[in-house]
Amino acid sequence: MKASDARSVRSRRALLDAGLEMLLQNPNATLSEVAVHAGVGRATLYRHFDTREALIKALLMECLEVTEAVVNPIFDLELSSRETIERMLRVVVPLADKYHFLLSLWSVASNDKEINDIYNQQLSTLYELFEAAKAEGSIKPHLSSDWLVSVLDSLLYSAWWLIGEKQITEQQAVDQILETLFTGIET
Amino acid sequence: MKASDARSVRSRRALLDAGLEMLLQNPNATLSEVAVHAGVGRATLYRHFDTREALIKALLMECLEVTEAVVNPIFDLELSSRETIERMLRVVVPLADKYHFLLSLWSVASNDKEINDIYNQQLSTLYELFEAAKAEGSIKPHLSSDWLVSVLDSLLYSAWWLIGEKQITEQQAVDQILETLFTGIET
DNA sequence: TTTATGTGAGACATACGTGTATCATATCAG
DNA sequence: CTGATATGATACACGTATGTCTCACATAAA
Repeated sequence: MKASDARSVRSRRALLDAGLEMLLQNPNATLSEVAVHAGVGRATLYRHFDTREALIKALLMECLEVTEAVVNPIFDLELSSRETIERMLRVVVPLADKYHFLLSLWSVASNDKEINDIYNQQLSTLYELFEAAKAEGSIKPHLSSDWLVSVLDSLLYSAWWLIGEKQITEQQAVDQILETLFTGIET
Repeated sequence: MKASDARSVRSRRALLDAGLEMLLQNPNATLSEVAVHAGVGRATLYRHFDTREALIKALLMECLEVTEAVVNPIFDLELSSRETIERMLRVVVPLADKYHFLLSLWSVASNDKEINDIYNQQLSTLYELFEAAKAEGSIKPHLSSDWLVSVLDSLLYSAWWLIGEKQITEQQAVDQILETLFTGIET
């Protein structure tokens, strides 16, 4: 199967999009459902992805890559930690659905070296960011960076949830996350 | 099947315990696995719960009931909102695994009226608590209570995660949640 | 002890999802 | 235009989870 054939790229794209959407709704979604939703025959799905697991791994890879693509340019700017966190959130919130996908199907790829490497690298980048922020004196030094990473994940999830419920916009979500994260909810 | 028979209550208890544990590890766990782990025949599982869905609903109900049982006494004390939130967290964090269970299998029961009623009632109790806190002047009034409820959920999840990773104790988890929630992470 | 009944073990039917193979057809590349 | 090839449709084998049923046995209740 030539990767350059127009039919091939079209099918692959449609399958990845449909896969993300279907498996996000329901992690147990059938490959039939994915194929139907992609407007593609089930056999074609198997021509592009040998197994269900292969499809999921491809989707996870794409999530990680998309994230890297939007986040790395921000790090390159070498802003303050505080500013970096803010900018990062602003570009990552619109991808929050992808993070939820990652989470809900993580077990499928949890033993895959390639995916784990990328993921751990992204995690440790975030970890270092918080460490730097503490060194800069902009974040309480007694909070562990593991906790901070975890909290950021959580808030991202909250925002994603509320956006899905149409209760807030992405813009509002970022603002609320930042305020809640940095100054808390107390008056 | 008489509900008072000692054999019956023993089996049911074992099945509920095993069900929670297995389905928490893996939402797709087999009823065979559950039965084996409960030290009970698979046929017996079906004698107590007609279908897989029935088992899951029973588990969800129990989670909600246990929560209600530990939370209600705190509301009865009529403390300040701030104090109520703190006390509530202290008793709920040890149940956080049950919340994760609720989350991961929610779709199974999302159309069940009885379960939804109890859940919504608990949610709105929490909502009212934040509204009261805002009225008391202890929480920033411009943060929507929906957001606050969502954030509390998230932090609970974070804490549960870190406790599972053995990185913090329940006690530390509560303290970190409270500090992060109320005063944020900023110096 | 005696009776009632919950249980374990196993066979069984059924449904469904996965993955493979085939062949005619439509579409792309050159 | 023409050959190459990706696709759709379909049939198929296979494994596995669900849910039902039966019968001998063990255990609770009286």
